[in-house]
This record gives sequence, C-alpha cells and structure tokens, in this order.
Amino acid sequence: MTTFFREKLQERGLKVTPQRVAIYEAIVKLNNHPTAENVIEYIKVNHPNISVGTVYKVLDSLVENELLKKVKTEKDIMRYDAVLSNHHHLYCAETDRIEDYEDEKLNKLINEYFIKNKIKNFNVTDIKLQITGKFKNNKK
Amino acid sequence: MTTFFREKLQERGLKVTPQRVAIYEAIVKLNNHPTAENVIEYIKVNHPNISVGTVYKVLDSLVENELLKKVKTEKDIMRYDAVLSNHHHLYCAETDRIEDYEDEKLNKLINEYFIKNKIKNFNVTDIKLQITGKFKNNKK
DNA sequence: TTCCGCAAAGATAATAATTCTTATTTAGTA
DNA sequence: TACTAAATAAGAATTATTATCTTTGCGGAA
Ligand SMILES: [Mn+2]
Ligand SMILES: [Mn+2]
Ligand SMILES: [Zn+2]
Ligand SMILES: [Zn+2]
Repeated sequence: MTTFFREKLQERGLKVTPQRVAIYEAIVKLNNHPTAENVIEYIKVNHPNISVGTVYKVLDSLVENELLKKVKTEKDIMRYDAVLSNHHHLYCAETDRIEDYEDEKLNKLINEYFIKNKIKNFNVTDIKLQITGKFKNNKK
Repeated sequence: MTTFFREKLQERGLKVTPQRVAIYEAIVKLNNHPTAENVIEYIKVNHPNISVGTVYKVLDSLVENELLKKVKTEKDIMRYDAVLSNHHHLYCAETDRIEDYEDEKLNKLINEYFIKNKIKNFNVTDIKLQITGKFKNNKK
C-alpha cells in the first residue's frame, strides 16, 4: 500500500519522506474523510515531532499532485479523501459523518444526460453529488 | 420583496429588525452567492454601524430558519444563497464564481433514479450537484 | 570524503474567518 | 407608555490555516 504511494510521489518528482508517507497512511487508515487535525492526532503517536505546518503543507501538495482530494462540508474545516475514483458522498449534517457512495450506473446516467443537454457557457470538468441526509443504523 | 421576507421572519417567530432585513436584501441583491464579508461591505453604506458579529449571527439564524442556504466551496469561506428552490451550482475553481443551475428535468431524472435504487442505511433529505468547470464567456 | 545546493521539515508568528462575551438597545406586546 | 425577551454592538477570543524563517538531511560534484 505504501509502495503505491512511494511510486506516485516519485512520478510527480516529489521526494519520499517519512512525513509524507505517514500523512498519506493516516488519511487511508482513518478513512472517514479526516481533517488536518485528525491526521495530526493520529500521526503524533509515531511522529511526536511532526509540525502542524508540515501537515498542512503536505496535504496541500498531495492535493495539488492529485494523490488526495479535498472534501467540502458545511463547516469551516477542510477534510481529505484518499479515494480518487469518481465517487459521491453521503453526508450527515448532524453527525458530520461522510461516507463514500460509488455508483457507476448513476455516473453513466448523469454523464449521458449532460452529453445530450449541454450547459451553455460552461465547460464541465467534474460532477459530484452531495447527498445529504441521515444514516439509519449508526452501528459504527 | 421585503414584505415576503418580513412575513417569513414573523412566521418563524423572529423579530423583524433593520439588520435582518438589510442582510437578507444584501444576499438577494449581491446574488452571486456572497460571503459574510461581501454582505458587510454592501451593508456598510446604509448601516455604517452594523457589527460583524451581528452579520454572522443573523446569517446563521436565517440558515437555521430556512430563509437562506449555505453554499460550500473549496475555500475556507462560507457563502450564502437566497435561492431556496432545489437547484444546483456551476462552480469555477479558478475564479470562485458560482452560478445557479436549475434543471427540472435533471432533478426528475435523479429523483426517479433514487426511487428505484435506494441507498441502504441512508435516508436522503437533499441531493445537490456540484458541477465544477470553467465559464466560457467571462463577459460578466 | 567533504562540500554544496536545495527541497523539505520544524518552530512559531501572523492572518483570516468565525464565534463568544458582555453591556446596551430595540421590537413586539400588554 | 412601560416591560421584557430578544437582538445588536463592540471588541476579545478562538480556530483553522498560512507565512516566515531557520534548520535538517539527502544526492551529486569536486
Ligand atoms: Mn480560516
Ligand atoms: Mn476558520
Ligand atoms: Zn470519499
Ligand atoms: Zn444558488
């Protein structure tokens, strides 16, 4: 899992550093679209000296190099996602829980719709659904 | 236009104050999904003494009372929307411009899709498309 | 092997958006 | 008109994020 990431870093001409690896691993392991702070907390165990600024800087550059994605919420906190495939999000406003929603059939439906119904004056690069609601069995 | 808003405030048991009316008007007139700061700047002309905290508090309570909606972006700034009808957003990451995209046919398509394809363990209350891309003729 | 250049990390100050606190004012009501 | 809960103003505080500046450590040239 880490080798994939190391290779990706090298592809983009980014140095492979323990901090970068640790931050990426944290995002993957935490897997609930963590915040920068979640990452810091998680990492502190094995990297007690990591700097807050470094975490933000690494997150930014990983987003820029398309190894992570930003996830928007209603709140004033940015969250991050290691899942790069084209997927949507289920978002519960009450608990702030965000789950991935992958649905190839839906993607196809929407893409086909927009091929037939072009939006005038706008070049679409990405379409994402924000599905707001409430999880039923909060057994997690 | 202001009477609609006054009535809405009363319906919700909120006092009609000049600040609330002015803030609501600002959102409507600015109409490009303004930030709190945009609102403050706009309002300062006629309400030089309005307090920043008041603007944030009013915005919050109007959102809570469903007279405004929050609009998420990639940035660390919240934006607000007075258009309450179920619509989507065209978002240009370069210029931060956000335009409404209303499409009843699309809404129907998506609603029908989710009636046939229920998401398990999740009660949907709202589905919104974030359409990212670039505006063609930036004549605005 | 030493030295250099440089990207990255660490420490910490600064900033920007938002929230909180407290005293004062106001809108709605009796 | 007077009363009272609700709302506002002012400004401090907090939170998330960014910027600055210094230090570290690796890779390649001498
Ligand atoms: Mn901020
Ligand atoms: Mn903030
Ligand atoms: Zn995701
Ligand atoms: Zn809108």
